Amino acid sequence: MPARWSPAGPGAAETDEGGRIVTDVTLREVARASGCSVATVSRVLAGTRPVGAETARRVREAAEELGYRPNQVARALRSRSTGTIGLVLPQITNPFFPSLVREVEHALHAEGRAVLLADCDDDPEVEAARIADLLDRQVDALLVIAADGKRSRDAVERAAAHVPLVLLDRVCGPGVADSVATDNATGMALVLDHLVTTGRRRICFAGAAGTGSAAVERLAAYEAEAGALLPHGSGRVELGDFSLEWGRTAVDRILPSRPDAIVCANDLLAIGVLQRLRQLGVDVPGDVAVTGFDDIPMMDLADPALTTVRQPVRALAAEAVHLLGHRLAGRNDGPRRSVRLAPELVVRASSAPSALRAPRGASSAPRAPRVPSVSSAEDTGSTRTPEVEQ
Amino acid sequence: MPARWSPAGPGAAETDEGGRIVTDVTLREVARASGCSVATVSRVLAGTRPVGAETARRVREAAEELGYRPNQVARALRSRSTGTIGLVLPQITNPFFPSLVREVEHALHAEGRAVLLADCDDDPEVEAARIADLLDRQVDALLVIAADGKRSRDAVERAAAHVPLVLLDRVCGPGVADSVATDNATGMALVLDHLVTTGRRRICFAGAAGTGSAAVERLAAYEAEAGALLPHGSGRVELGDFSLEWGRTAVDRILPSRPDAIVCANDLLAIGVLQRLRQLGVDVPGDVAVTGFDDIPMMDLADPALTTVRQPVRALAAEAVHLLGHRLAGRNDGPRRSVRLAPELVVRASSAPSALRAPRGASSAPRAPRVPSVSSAEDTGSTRTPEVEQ
DNA sequence: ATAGTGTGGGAAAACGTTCTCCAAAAATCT
DNA sequence: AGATTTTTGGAGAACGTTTTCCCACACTAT
Repeated sequence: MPARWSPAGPGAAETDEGGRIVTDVTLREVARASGCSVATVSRVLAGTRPVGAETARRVREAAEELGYRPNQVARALRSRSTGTIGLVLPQITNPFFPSLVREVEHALHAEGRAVLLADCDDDPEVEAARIADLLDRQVDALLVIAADGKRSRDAVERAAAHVPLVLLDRVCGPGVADSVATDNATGMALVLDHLVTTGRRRICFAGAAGTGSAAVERLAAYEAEAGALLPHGSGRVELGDFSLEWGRTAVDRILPSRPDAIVCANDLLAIGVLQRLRQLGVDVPGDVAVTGFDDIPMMDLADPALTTVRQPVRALAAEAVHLLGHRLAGRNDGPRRSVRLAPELVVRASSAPSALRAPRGASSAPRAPRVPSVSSAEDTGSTRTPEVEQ
Repeated sequence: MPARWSPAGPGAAETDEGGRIVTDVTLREVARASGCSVATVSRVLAGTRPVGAETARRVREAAEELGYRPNQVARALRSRSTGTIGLVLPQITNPFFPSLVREVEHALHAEGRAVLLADCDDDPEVEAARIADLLDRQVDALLVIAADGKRSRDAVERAAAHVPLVLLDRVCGPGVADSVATDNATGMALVLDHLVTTGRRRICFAGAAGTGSAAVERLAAYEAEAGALLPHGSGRVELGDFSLEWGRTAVDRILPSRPDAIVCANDLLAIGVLQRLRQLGVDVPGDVAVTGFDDIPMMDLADPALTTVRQPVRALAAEAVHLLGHRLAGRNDGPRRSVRLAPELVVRASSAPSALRAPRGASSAPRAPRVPSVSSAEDTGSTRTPEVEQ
């Protein structure tokens, strides 16, 4: 080891014969190289206190020369802040989440924070364990997409006692923590409004039976809206889970009641419905309109393209991060905030009025024009442009 | 602050009136409560050295009582290991990645490690910055899905000098770092073999022009295989990018040469191809067969369902983590390993032989039976070929 | 002159672990 | 019995920062 005491020569980082960096440069070494104390170097580099111009220059020079990079772990230990946020989610493979993760990651990175990712496999037990692990790792805060409305609650509540915590996309119980989610009621209202406006009257619902907030709220909203809008009240309701398979079976149960529209609580479910309907020779949207919820990627290329409710993903992420920032800045107290963001209706072929429907065949599939969002709270809205193909 | 010096009463964690935990329990407090030294407590809890039975019991009891949780940051500082792995990827919204991320995350968590996620927006500059940030955060190792075969290289190489680094799914240059990827050549061979076997002869290729390893290797494999298998050598080749849009345009360029099959370098691209073909009234698979690559989610519900090459996602993740473990355990040297895992052909409707094709209409969409993978070398799925790119 | 008032800089104490020494006690060997 | 080795436990030094003191010096205002 010859390079150990090299006096700040222009060799920068010290390497062994294999090219691996052997010694990480520390504050001490920068101090020695620039002829001043560790404290001074820290002050110059962190800018926490003014320091003489000449000294500052020497320090910066030495740091540059040696290729100094502050050790974030040491910094974290001393300053009690890791600059790290835990992101807990049920299943990254759920096609709705990647875009949300992306937006969250970018928003946090823009603030100089990093994201510790924890995938829970849709299991609240695992979720609790992962949360505990993240806390041990001293995350500054947690962003949680709860796996289950009921069974996630305990763990979330306990965690919220330690660090700022924001529930994202799915809430669990009132007052457990800050929360940011899509306004499911508004979304469902948009759908039903659209269907009724385009002449549908026998509107059924395929949903999920779980205790997740999406399942519960969307069902409730359907029942409320349908009860108000439709002559015979709400139509047949079938509850299973959020899967494609369930979408298929739901069709068999719903079809006997001769619906002219099937509202699905979720895009995946809607795809299953679409598949089964085609299999049975039911014409969509001629005989039955189908709608989804979420606008997961590729829904514009289902056959027919799926009318659905687009969640304001970027705005959700931004708002969640904003809330976290608020808690992190001030004292972590004050009342819980619960933010709901209005989604946007995306009308595609699967709900086109029968009159406008083109004959099935070789020619281009008909696409209804996109209607503008009825209530899109902010213009920061969505980047995704399913720029309708025609 | 009354609760400060409470003598290990059964109140466990100390809370203020708001329910927030004020004081995190440290080793010192456990030591005091159990009447022994910090060192001893550490030894008991970490199990680094045998300790008297009675003392151990007292310590464990006190720790339990106080709800002690080791501070991973302090531990990391001292032991120079954070138990954290950086996962760098081009775009989490690329539908191929979520499942890979999931498998990686699970595999790492099973080893008690956590994942720091960095999404680069497909930008090598951003990628370099994110890698640097992760290194500052003292990750134990890096798992990198390179954004670009060429322009990612520098940053990757520099990073590999600091920590163990495994390139995942996309390689960049030989000998830069360990790498684990799908054997694109085998995959392409499976496709062409299948097409030729089912009677296709005028097989064209829609690919990407980039320098990413997937783009390059799949093209090369197509040309090699087609040159060998087909009477007139390989067919028309069109290169753009990996997008759906390019798939659509590629069709317009390829169609004049009257192909009976279009091999796509990627599922997204294949979907675009499918869309445009349908728009133009070309029958798939009657007139033209279409194949993809990757088997991203939902490709079974495209219309027609897409024949494609399924990457061995779980095995890729497992192997990558295994390689990391190897580097982390031993000294971080020895020759670079390059592992290629054989993919699996998934035959669906889009490449059904014309004869077997069911009439378009109401009945169930035809599904060809899945053929078994032609070459899955070992049951771990691993074709361990150090250094080889055939 | 003396007392105030900044200002630039260093020494050293944290932060919560792990780990290296040492010392005492206990067990084993001559 | 003494001479070893083996256990068991404590004191305290790391790890690389940030931050709190405190001192020395140069001014300015009495």
